[in-house]
Amino acid sequence: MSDRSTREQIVGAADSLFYHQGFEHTSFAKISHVVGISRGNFYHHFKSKDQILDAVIKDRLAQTQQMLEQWEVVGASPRERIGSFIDILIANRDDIQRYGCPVGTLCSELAKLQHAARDEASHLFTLFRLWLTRQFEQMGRAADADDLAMHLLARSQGVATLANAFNDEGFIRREVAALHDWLDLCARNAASAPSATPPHQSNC
Amino acid sequence: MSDRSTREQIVGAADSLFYHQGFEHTSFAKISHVVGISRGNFYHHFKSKDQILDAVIKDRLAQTQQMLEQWEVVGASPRERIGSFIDILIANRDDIQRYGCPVGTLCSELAKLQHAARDEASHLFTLFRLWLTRQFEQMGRAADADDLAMHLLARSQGVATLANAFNDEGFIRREVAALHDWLDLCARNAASAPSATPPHQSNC
DNA sequence: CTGCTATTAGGACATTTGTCCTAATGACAG
DNA sequence: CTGTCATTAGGACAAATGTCCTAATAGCAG
Repeated sequence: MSDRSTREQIVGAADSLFYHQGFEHTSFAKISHVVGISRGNFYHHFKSKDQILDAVIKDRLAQTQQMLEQWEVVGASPRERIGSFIDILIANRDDIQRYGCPVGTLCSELAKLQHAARDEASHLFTLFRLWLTRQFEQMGRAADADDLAMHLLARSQGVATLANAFNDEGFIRREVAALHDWLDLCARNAASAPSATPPHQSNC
Repeated sequence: MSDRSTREQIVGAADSLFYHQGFEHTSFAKISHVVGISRGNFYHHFKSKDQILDAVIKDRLAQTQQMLEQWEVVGASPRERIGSFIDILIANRDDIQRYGCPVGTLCSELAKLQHAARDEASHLFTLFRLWLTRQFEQMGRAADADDLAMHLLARSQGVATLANAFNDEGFIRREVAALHDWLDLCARNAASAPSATPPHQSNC
């Protein structure tokens, strides 16, 4: 087993455990047990727990970037591409009901711990934010693209939090449908009266 | 210092620390240091850390119930009363930017810990949910009152999570304004065509 | 094979954790 | 004052934590 493979295994196991159990509640003993190595071996690959966290965040940043680029390849229109973002709520529904959103819950935990990696973690949100902003710009909503991106991010965060608290599948599906309706309205408003409509009106 | 006062002090300090630092990261040592009592004294009032958590949640449930009743006294119309709910994002803006939503972050943490008090904590959400549902019913939206309540809950959760991650005051204010617009639309749709409009359309 | 370096196992270490015990102190009824 | 019981302080305890050290092993270059 080469160094790189072991390192990857550690990062992978830590990633999963941080998501499922939380960063602080995940101990070296648990990670090493999952990977199947001794605790002492850890410090050859990572000098501290914080370094593992850094590696996990970097890994998530890379994975996220890759996913966004993939959506850009697959989706023909901005509306389709933003639709891909909305649909991760369905694709990851089971995990979300169990553990919430991996990004949101990590950011919340690190904020409470006043952890140094706090900003690095919230950069995960920034990745989505910038990508969504670009999509809304391409949709013809340059004037309020960032507001729309933040609005959509917030909506999905809220859905994840409540779906987790209530363990409610129907709620996710209803809100995802509502988000697609909202997205359609966004696209239509852009086509008919570009940047003349207020950024937010809403679901009722 | 009477027993009840000490107990109240413990619950109060634990409440604050659980919110600011998280449940698991808050130790007995920290709580007793804040209250100014010895660690040993703890076990005369609470037999375990979980019992403190139970007391804190019960306390929050009572406070929340009281707040909801107060809004019912002050607000003349359902729209005004729901507006009070939306405005807690402004009233608690500073804490939210720093620590997120007290309810959402506690539920997320307990879910990850698979803690026994998980359901008790999510009952805090239920309190808001039932109250909001009642308000929407009184607004003439009996058919989709619960959907509207969940939608509003999710929106405010999302705003809190992102405002915390980005520490962004302007974002909170924009989303609160958007929520008030949404609420106005809800009330108008109820008045003009009761329960004929779809539950969700939205901000764009 | 020899030697070197990367990797690993195993455990030591001080600290902190939640829990529990005991003895001192305080308030108050009789 | 005396006796009783609630409250408190202080510390003991095992378990778990992050960190670090040392020695054994594996893989590979010469």
